[in-house]
Amino acid sequence: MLAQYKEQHPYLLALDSIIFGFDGEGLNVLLVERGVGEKTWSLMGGWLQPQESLEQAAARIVFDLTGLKEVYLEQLHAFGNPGRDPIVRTISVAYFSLVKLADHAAKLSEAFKARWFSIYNLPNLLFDHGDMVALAIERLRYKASQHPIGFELLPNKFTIPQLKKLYDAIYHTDFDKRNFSRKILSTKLLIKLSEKQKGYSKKGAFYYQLDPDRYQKSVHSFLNVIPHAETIM
Amino acid sequence: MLAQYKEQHPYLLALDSIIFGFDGEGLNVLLVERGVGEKTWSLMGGWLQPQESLEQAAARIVFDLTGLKEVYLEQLHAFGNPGRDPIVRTISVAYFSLVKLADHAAKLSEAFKARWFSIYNLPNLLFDHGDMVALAIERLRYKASQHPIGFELLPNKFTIPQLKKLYDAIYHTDFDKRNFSRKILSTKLLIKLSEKQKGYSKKGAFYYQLDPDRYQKSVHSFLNVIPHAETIM
DNA sequence: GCAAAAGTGTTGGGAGTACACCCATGC
DNA sequence: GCATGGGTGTACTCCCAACACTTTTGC
Repeated sequence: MLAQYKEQHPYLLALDSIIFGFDGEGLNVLLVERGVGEKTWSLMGGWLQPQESLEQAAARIVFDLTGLKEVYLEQLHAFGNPGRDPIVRTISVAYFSLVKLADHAAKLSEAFKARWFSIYNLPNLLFDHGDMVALAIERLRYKASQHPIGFELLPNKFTIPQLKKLYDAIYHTDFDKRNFSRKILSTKLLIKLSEKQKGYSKKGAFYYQLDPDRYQKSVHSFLNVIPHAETIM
Repeated sequence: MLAQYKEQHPYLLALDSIIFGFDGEGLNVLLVERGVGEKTWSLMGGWLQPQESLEQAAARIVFDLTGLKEVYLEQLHAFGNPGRDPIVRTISVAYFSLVKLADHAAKLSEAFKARWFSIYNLPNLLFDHGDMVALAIERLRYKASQHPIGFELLPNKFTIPQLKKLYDAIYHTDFDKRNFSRKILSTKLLIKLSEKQKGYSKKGAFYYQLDPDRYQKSVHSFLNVIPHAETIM
């Protein structure tokens, strides 16, 4: 090893995952219980292992808690203030993840005491995890307005009213269902199925699914496009 | 220290800064020469010191090379693939920075062999620094379309044609000057000065400067707003 | 007086928003 | 037959994009 490297201080490197799930009504984050006496909650976290990439480590952490693989995962931010972990200085790279809660809610690992919390009613969190969640919500809102990532939170088959409820939850508002429907369908990303949802409403809403081809191609544009050169001004 | 911490591998933590500068014609990044025999270029980087935050470290690195303080600085991404640094595993947190090149071009530290390169004509770069620059350009484009950060690259006094050239360079296109001018002025962020630029064109263009109050308030909205709940759909 | 860049106005199309009524079904 | 949620259409506004001529001044 070169001398230049030897002189440097190493740091512990952690990953923390903000895991979002939608239960049909509200948008939730998955937290785990920490400590014994006083109830403290924290994000699911873990340490970087020597042979894995940051993203692999973040995916492993989500898998350990939820049993889910191939979830949506995106790096959020690296947090490294001295003193953020009072015991030893630790750099944490936070990732946020979107999981299809409805499909897999039952699979939460029992080794961790985990609970879903509404993003609008969070407990006090460990260290700077509150900042992480706040930043993740901001990023999710921004991202969902530009890219079709909302679908990562829904089952493969979903109805337009379900999708609207999801966006209502993300943005904490109540979109106009006529405009919402028109705008979503104008993306041509959805395929209408002949099957109707049963049991929830009397009339029943048609199921839709993503058009896989168009979905792949639309990663960079959805509702509001990241402006192309020609359209910025 | 708790046993849980002791068992973990520590890693070296570096910071790399993508420093953008605008010379009046093109958008450039500042690179430093590496190695002796073969010419290799890299981003300006450094190691995290025990007492500083990630952002402080990134600011220090920009200062060491350019002598500039209080430049625009934003975290880009953490890069941590095993093998990205073949000598020893290093996690690098990349920041991008915008500097007012015209005001301070002469102050580059001579301790580092540094050169400005057009973002459209970059040399091969060390490690994954090419990925970092590519991501930084993408982020700059996105960010500049939504927030008034372009001004960080210009002197305090600038003309509308200068500003248009900057945006032309960022997006590698040629905006319509009538639409550009109207859109920029509609933000009400600029104050027209009575002074005209001399020497460049015969007619001379009026100088403008940022309205500091309005600029502060506009950090979250500029050309295209990050959609508010009511306007997304 | 001419070359070079600065500065400005109009118009058409598309997207967004607001808004209200009918439909299908289970009970 | 009625209550509940599903589904659709229209009109207005505003923003954006396209486009060309006049102005100023140094030479």
